[in-house]
Amino acid sequence: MSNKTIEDIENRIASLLKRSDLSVTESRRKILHLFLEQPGALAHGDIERKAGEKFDRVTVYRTLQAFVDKGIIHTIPTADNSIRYALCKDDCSAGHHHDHHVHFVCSICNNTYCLDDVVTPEIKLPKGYHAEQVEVVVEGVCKNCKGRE
Amino acid sequence: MSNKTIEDIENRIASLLKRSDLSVTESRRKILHLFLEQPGALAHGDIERKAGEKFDRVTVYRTLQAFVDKGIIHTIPTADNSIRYALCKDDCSAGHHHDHHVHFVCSICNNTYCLDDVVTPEIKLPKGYHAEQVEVVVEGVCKNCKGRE
DNA sequence: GTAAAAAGGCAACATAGTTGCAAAATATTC
DNA sequence: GAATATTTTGCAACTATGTTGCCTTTTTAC
Ligand SMILES: [Mn+2]
Ligand SMILES: [Mn+2]
Ligand SMILES: [Zn+2]
Ligand SMILES: [Zn+2]
Repeated sequence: MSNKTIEDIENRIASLLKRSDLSVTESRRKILHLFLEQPGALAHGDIERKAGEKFDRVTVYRTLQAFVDKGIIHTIPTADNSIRYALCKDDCSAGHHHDHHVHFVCSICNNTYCLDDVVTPEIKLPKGYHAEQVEVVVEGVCKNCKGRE
Repeated sequence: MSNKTIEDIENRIASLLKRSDLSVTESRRKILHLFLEQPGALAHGDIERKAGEKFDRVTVYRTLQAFVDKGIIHTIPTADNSIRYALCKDDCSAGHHHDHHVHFVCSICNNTYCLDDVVTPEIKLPKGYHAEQVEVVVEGVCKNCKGRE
């Protein structure tokens, strides 16, 4: 039974990679697995560690870059200058990201979350400026950390 | 006449440093000068270059850190993970920044601007999340680059 | 001017990220 | 399913970024 589930996930991973024109390799499967099995965002370092030092640093960089290029994950800028990565929900594809949601960084547990339901607001700019993309990062205390500060 | 102006600026710089409990040193004067003489934000690299390789890298790092700590400059996170620094307008002091404005990064000239008059919007978060700070970075085409794309 | 305090420069180190190239793994074709 | 063509990986080497300890120099306070 449990085996069935694991197989399911692996199939899902493989088909996602194929759909994105990426060959199915061990590192890509492993890293995609990391993203699927947890809710928050991952930093490059997290991935290197969680992958169990099984892959070269360069491979992790290249894998993440490939995933971003193909619209599988998106980057999240943070105030402390450490890029996080998170799964794109659905409508992103190669060359075009459509992630217009707000990101949240918890100052206690340091986890980063995509708030998929909170859309980035319109920003009224001074004359002459033309907006192409708006990034909103909120820092504060997350659901889980509330109360146990 | 022109000498008078230069002297004025130097006096302004010195008093700003003293008010912030920072001793007046050559590197601090020089770096503060760089911020005062141009409108946009500066990256660490810009400063190293513009200071004319006169100061050690470490000094630049420590100077910028001191300025941030004292509320003289603030950091601006960007999507490409390179921190920019810009002057705080007035009401920031040691330990407490009050920069609630939107930042703008031009995708053509790559300059970063503080839009001091554009305040960061309220973000309605899902239940359980508590916001402490909101960072908004808009990417697009700036005033100067508009037209000559 | 002198002494105390602060800041700067240097060396050494740590982490992050990139590139070229040969070896290995994956996909394609028969 | 084996042979071949294509991709991807790992390694080495390199650049960039950022930090720390320690001694010297500069600044400040008296
Ligand atoms: Mn997201
Ligand atoms: Mn600003
Ligand atoms: Zn938390
Ligand atoms: Zn511009």
